[in-house]
Amino acid sequence: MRTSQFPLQTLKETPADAEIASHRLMLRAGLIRKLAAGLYTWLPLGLRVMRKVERIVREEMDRAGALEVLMPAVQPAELWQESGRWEQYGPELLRIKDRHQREFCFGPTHEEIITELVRNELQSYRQLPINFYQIQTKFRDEIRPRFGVMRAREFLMKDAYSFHLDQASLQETYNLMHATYSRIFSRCGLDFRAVQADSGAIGGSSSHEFHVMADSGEDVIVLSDRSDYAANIEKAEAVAPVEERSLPSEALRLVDTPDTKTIQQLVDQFNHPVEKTIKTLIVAGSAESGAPFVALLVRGDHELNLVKAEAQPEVAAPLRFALEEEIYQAIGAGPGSLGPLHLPLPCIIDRSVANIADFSAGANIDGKHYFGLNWERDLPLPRIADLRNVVEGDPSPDGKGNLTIARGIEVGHIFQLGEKYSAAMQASVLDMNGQPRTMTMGCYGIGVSRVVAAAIEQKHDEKGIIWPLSIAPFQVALLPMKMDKSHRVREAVEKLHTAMHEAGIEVLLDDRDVRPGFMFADMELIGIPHRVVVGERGLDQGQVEYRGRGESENSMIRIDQLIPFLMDRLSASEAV
RNA sequence: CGGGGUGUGGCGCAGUCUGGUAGCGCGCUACGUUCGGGACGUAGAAGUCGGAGGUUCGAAUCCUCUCACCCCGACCA
Repeated sequence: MRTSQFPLQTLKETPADAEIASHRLMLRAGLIRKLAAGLYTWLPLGLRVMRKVERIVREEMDRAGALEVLMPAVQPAELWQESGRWEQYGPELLRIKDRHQREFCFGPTHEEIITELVRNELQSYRQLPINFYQIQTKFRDEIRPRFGVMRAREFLMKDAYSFHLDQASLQETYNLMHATYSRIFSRCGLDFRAVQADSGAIGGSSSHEFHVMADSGEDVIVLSDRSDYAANIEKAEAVAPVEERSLPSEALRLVDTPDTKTIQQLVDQFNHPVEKTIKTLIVAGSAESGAPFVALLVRGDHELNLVKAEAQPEVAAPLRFALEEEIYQAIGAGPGSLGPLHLPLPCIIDRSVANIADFSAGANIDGKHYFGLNWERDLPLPRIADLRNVVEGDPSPDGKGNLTIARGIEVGHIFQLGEKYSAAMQASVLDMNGQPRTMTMGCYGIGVSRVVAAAIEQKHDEKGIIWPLSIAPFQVALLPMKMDKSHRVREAVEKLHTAMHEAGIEVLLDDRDVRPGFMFADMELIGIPHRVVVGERGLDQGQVEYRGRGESENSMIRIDQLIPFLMDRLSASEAV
C-alpha cells in the first residue's frame, strides 16, 4: 500500500474533548471520527486494526469449535417480554417502533434471539453441546458515553452462547472458552489478566472477566502477590480478621461533637485512630427485612462494596442510599451522627467492624458521638457480613499471600447463565429418556472495538501508538528519503516494496512528497511496528536503516538481507 | 436526571462583557525555494458565527425559546 492511495488523516493538534491517551491517539492517528455522542466512524486505518482483532477472534472461536452466525441487530419486543428483560432493562435499551407501531429494540446483547433460534432448531440432546457466536454491532444507550470507542454507545462485539444438557458440559465449554480467550488476548499482544467476577443477578457458579492491564482502566482488580488469585474488587472477598477482638479497655462515654460530620473530622478533632471509627450507611431495606431502611456498618477507613451490600437479603435491590430527609425521619438524627447504639433499624456490620474494641460512632443524636463502644458489652453484636472493598495488603482469599490492587480495562467476560433464559423461554431438548430437559447456557463476550482502544491505552508513548505486530494496520513502514530527487533511492525503494509485497509483508510505502520529519512523525503516530528508511547515505554502503517502533537506535541492514531480516522479525512475534 | 460549561471555515481557538457587518494558528489549493525529525515565501479557496424567534437603523455580540456536544455528580455519614 502507498500513502498516496491511502488517506492518513493525522492531526497535529489534539482534539479538545479527548481525555485519555487512546481516545486522543485514535483521533490524531486518524483511526476514528466522531459522528455524535458515543457514535464513531472507523476510517480505513482504524478499520484495518479492528479487522485484525476480529480475525484473531474468529480464528480462535472457530478453532474452539464454535459456529458463526449473524443475528439481526433489531429485535422484536416480544422476545424481551418473554424473558422479562423488556421491563428490567432500563433506558440503556434503545427502544424503537416500526411503521406499524410494533415495538423493537436495537440489541444490546442477544440472549433472547439465540434462545429463540435454538429452541426452534434443536430438538435432541444429541445436538448438544453447541456454541454459536457472532461478531456484530451492539447498541447500549450509556448514561455517559466517554473515552471514544472505549465506552461508546454503538460498538462491535463478539458474543457467543453455548447450550448444554447439564452443568458438567457447560463447565467444559466454559473452561474451553477461558482458554480460548487467553489465546485471543495473547495473540493480540496484550498484557491481560483473567479475574473472578461478580456474576450479578444472573447467578451461576462462575464468571470471569478478562482485563487489559492499564492504569487508566475503569475497573479495579485485585491480585495476590503469592498466587494466581485475581478478582474484580466487586467480587474479592475481604476475609475475616484472624486475631481475636481485644477486650474492652475504655468506658462508654457520650461526647459533644458539634462540628464533627465526617470521619476525617472525628479523627482530626479527637486524635482518634481511623481504624476505631465506624461509618453507618443507611440504605433502603428489602421486603424481607421488614424495615424501610437498613444500616450497613464499615470501618471509617474502608469503603462499602456495592455489590456485596446489594447481595444482603435485608437490602433492597437495586441498592439505594437513603436521602437525608429519610434518615432524619427514620432515626431523628442526620448523616454524620449515626451509629449502631440505640439505632431503630436492622443493622449489618462488616467483618472488620465486628473485630474492633473501644470504637467510636455517632450517637443518633445530632452533634453527639459515643466513644469507647464495645460489642457485647454496650450493645449486642449484629449480623456480620463481608461488606467492604478489599484494600491493598489484605490477605488473599485463597490464603496465599496478600492482595495488590491494579486497574484494568474489561475486554472480555465469560459466564455461566444456567437456565435463566432457557427456562423463561422454554428452550428444551429431549434427553436420552425421551423427556424434555431445559438446556443450560453459557455466554461469552469480547468487546472487539474496545480491544483496539485498550491496546493503545496499554501501548503508546509520547510520539503515538505502539501497535503489537499482530494487530498493527501495517507491519512495515517504508520511507524513502528524497525519492523525487534521487533515482537510486526511487529504484531501491520500488524494488524493496515489490519484494516485501511478494514476501507477504504488509508494507506501507510513504510516497508522499513531504519532508522526512513529517514521515517519521506520522509513522510513529500511527504506530507501525517496523520502519525501513532508504536514503542516499545508506545506499552508498548498500544498506538501509531499520528501526523498531519501540526502539531509539537505527540498525544498518544490507539491502539483500532486509527481507530475511524482516521475515525473522515478523515471525518472532507471531508465535503464541 | 441534577449541577457546570461550550457551540465562530476541515481542526484548535480569539472576538461576545462595552452591538457597527468576522479574525488568528494548523490544515487545504497553486507556484517557487527547500527537504534525514512535523520547512519557508508569495498568491488563493473556504464560515447563513448550532437553530428559530425577538429588540435595534444595524446582532457572532443583547433578550426568549430550542438543539447539540463536553465535564462533574453513583460513598456521604
